[in-house]
Amino acid sequence: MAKYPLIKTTLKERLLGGNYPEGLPLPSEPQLAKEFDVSRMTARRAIDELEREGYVYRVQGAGTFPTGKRFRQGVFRVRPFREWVRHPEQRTIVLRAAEMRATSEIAIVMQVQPGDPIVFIHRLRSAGDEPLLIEKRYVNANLAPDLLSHDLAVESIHEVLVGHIGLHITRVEQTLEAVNLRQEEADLLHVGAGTAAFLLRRTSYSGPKRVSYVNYWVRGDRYTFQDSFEP
Amino acid sequence: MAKYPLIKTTLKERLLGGNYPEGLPLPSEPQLAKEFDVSRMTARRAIDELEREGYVYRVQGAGTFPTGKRFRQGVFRVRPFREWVRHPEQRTIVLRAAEMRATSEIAIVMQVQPGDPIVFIHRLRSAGDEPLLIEKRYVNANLAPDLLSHDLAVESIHEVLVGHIGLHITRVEQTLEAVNLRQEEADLLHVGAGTAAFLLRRTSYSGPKRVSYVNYWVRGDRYTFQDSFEP
DNA sequence: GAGTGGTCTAGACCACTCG
DNA sequence: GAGTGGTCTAGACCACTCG
Repeated sequence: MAKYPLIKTTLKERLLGGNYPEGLPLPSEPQLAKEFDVSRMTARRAIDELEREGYVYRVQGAGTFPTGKRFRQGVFRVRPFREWVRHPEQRTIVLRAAEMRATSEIAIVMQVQPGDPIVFIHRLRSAGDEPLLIEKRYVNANLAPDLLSHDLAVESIHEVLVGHIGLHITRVEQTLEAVNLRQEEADLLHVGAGTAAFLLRRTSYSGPKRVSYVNYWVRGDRYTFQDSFEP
Repeated sequence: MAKYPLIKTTLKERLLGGNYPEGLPLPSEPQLAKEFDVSRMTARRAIDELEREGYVYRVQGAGTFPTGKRFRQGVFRVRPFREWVRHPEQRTIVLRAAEMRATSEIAIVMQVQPGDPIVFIHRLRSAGDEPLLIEKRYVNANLAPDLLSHDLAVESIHEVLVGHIGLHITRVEQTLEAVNLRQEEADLLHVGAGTAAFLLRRTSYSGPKRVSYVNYWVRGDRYTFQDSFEP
């Protein structure tokens, strides 16, 4: 059992219990190390996490101070495909990859003019024989020339856009919904129509311009978001 | 000038430049320490930050791996009910609130003995006339005496547990799933059976003890998680 | 069994704050 | 000048992964 979590929770209890008044520093790192009978580095490790979680802040030369009480809530991190799919045989099938003209609907989400060139990419990602995720992506073809000349069966198109084409993604917006799969997506994922799925929509910006808009359908019976936090 | 920021930016450039292929581990910590002529702890410090920023993830015993850039750093915050429902008329209906004995299943999730006292709370939360969320909660009655004497139509039972009963919640674990609603929940939410919903499960701890286990069913057609970040 | 990351030690020197 | 946090070293033992 590691030592720093105990130090961390002990300090947190003291902080929440008001044992360390605002404006005054906590005991110094050497003092805490002595109190908990650990090296200073181990005491620091506990304080590092408290600082990152916002409980304290540090001033070099002055000390470590309690942060005012905060409301804390959990977050769900979207894990990369490779990380959550532990299966050794991860497959990516490109169902379609083609340049097209923006329809009026696509023009709105991509903020281009109808008829502007768009690269459409439709892929299916599996672990072994089990399909898990559908991706439908629209990329502004003017910003990503030659995208179709790259290998789109690679892990991440984002990587191609950033690493090979050299686009600078400055901002990402995303939403997460729970939806019933339509027949088309359900068939691809080998589940019944209407099965619950996560729908993750993501828009990537380069400055003010929209580079990419993508919808991911993830099987609800295979993916779970997990999180733990200390309030 | 510190050494670890240089190591960090060097590794970041390599990762973005595709020098470390996905699926393969980066050089090990001792190797990196040797390459940059620092101690292993200093190399670790650089990797710590890359991990926290989502560039790599680590598997004890196996190595440090590049994260696919596709999902980097995205997190979804769970907003409190009163925050995401902007409707002025938020209602909470207590469908049932009673002390019961733990069944064998409840005993497992609450980590108590079968037959131990449990407070069961079943609530429906609405905005105006539209039901949005179902809550089924189990609370360890030994840890929360008098819970039933409080007003359970208040905003948050967590508030009652912490504010009035004085419980100290030290840790929360939660998962998020996409599920099809069963008939029972669908009827309460005024949607058809099988409609997609978010199922948020949350376990609250006070030290090693489980205080509360709650399932929230949230209508998938009404709730969306949102997030934006800068990669 | 060899290699990996996780944790920890007992020091050290530094830049900075404060009275 | 005394005390603080920031960084770093050169080790050590551990739990875990993998072939």
